[in-house]
Amino acid sequence: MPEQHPGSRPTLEAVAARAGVSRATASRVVNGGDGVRKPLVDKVRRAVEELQYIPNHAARTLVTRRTGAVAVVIAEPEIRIFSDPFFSQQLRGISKELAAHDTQLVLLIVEGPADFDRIARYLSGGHVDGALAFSLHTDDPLPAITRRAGVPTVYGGRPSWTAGPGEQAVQYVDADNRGGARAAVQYLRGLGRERIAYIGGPPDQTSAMDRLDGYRDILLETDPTLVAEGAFTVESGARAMSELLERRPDLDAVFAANDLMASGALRVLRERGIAVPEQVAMVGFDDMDSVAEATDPPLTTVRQDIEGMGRLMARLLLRGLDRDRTGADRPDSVITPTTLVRRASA
Amino acid sequence: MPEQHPGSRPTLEAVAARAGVSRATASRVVNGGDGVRKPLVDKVRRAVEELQYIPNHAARTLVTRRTGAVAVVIAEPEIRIFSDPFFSQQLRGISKELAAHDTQLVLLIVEGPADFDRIARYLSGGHVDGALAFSLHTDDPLPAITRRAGVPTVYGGRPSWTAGPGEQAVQYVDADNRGGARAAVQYLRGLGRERIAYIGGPPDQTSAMDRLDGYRDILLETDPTLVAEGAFTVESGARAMSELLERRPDLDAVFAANDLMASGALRVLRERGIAVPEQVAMVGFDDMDSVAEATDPPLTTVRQDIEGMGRLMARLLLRGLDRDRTGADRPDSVITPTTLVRRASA
DNA sequence: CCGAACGATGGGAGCGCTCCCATTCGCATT
DNA sequence: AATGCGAATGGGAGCGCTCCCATCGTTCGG
Repeated sequence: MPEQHPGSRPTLEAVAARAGVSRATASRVVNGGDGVRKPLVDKVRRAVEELQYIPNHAARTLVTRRTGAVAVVIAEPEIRIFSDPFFSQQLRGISKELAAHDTQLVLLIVEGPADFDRIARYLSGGHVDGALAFSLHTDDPLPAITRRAGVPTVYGGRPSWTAGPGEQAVQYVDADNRGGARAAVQYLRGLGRERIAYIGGPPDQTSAMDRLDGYRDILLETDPTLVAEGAFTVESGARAMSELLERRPDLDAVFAANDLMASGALRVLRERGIAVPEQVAMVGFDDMDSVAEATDPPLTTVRQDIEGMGRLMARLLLRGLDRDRTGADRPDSVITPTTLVRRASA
Repeated sequence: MPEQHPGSRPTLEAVAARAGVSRATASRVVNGGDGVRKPLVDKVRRAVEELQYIPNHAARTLVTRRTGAVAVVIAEPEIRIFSDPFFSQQLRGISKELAAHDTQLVLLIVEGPADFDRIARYLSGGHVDGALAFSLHTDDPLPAITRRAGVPTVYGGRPSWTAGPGEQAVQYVDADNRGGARAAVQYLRGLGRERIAYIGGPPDQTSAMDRLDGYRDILLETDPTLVAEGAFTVESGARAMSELLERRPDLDAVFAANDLMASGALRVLRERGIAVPEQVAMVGFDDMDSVAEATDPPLTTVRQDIEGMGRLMARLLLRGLDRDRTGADRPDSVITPTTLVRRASA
């Protein structure tokens, strides 16, 4: 195969000449070949093959106004982002789905408030056809940015705001946080536990709130001394566990709003010589393989299909873009199911 | 601020008209304003502001042949990729550096051998100015692809092959794996340990081999019964530890080639009631915050600045692209230093 | 056997930008 | 005030592609 000399890539013109057809016909063949007679299609295909023709993306974008790329915006001020595999897994699902539709993934990582300017400029610049975003706090400027830029966006996780009147409904993909939490607490109750504590996530994240709601769904009159707030990190889980033990040394079960906090809590219990699950049963949330299986004892937890959620986000966005073109309605948001995975901690 | 009606974005032409100058002059101002007199510069700037002008990227790319984007290729057959924060951190460093140079990050995740075709097509398509890649195995097809596509590439981690005669030297950024390993083993020896075992990584990764070399540098006549092979995962670390204990119940220290394996090994030691660090001291490698601080006891380990390595990779690539344009030589590869972080496990 | 109707093909404009080159301008010099 | 020169500016071509529309060739019904 010949080395590509920079700047010498063959053009459609060259392909057309070689195949003995017009540029227009060559273009038709390259784009699917509808309405071109078989022998010509073959000739053009052969020419493409021989010349190693690859369409110039910039030229195509210039006229079609479609970029074939989607931005993935990861905006999260905390360092947490990347020490927890959550985003990575979702990203992977997204990547798979986009690749299957020949769409590129442009990654935008927001490192600080000043970065939003950069992101806004980029999204407004028409570099991408749509965007995928995560983990929004109530006052996140991103939704305003994408709306103003006119970039269709699908969110990962239920946003904390709802669309204003007349605005297109916000599209998102989320796990059934509330249902999963309910299942976890119900399971602990089924085990005969009576003083079930809850280690929650930051109240400005809807996933944390939804899980708390699920907890309350089962424990109708929730005892506030059994509820502690964490920040979805190992450390914060440990701290919350210490607090809880101080307030309620009699607790016999803990439901933590994610695996990382559960692992921190387990560490504290171990340090104090409290047997898990004999004295205190523990259930987490997420089922991150690198965490849930590695704890001591291995963690019973609520599994959500993170990669699947990523894939779904991409699918939703792509389908929406398609429908925009055909004039149909954008598809609805999706809630994916969760399942309880039994291991040794409860 | 006016909502952007799709397809109605102002063009340079409009800016020029509004400022009362030619398109050429407007273009000059937008691209830095060299050689344009101050009053005109101001007029154009104002017009840009008023019209909310954002240059059309596709049109610019079409003529300049520069995309302002860089591909990050993550090719790793194992599932491991995303359950270990290594890539994520490096990605973050890359992202920061690229953002600082207004360069976009296109993420290409290779999911299987069939994917290489897709990647090859993409890279050959002139969608990006350069590429960053990781974690190459000896028979990885990627180097051949990037070379054929004429895409300048910087690797993360020392590649296992070297450039052929007449070829441009391979550029990479790597931590001082060998030096770090040396420091770890030396430290264990300083602690008075005499039977220091080694849990290594897969032999087809240069980082694993370099660390083994460092181990051997200190323990000149290495006892093969003290060396076990893992796969950089928690599970494999646990397995290797079991093996070692069976072969050498008398070992008094372990150096694991990464933190994940060290954490698996610690688990096994704990299960067997072997005190760490009293009976067996443990040192890891990487200093991943989500792992090294969370183990029991917290892990003494060799720190490498992963994010910094990512940043360096991007810088190296961008500088190389720049030099290609000016005709200068591409910069050399870089080895970044490692440091030993003392915690409780040794 | 001829004309209408339809499907296949080609010509050409134009997407928004950069950059070459010709032109014009400002200014210093004589 | 005329001349020259370099710097500033504008005109225009062209990057590679798609898509509109005119043209051409076919096929079918009458």
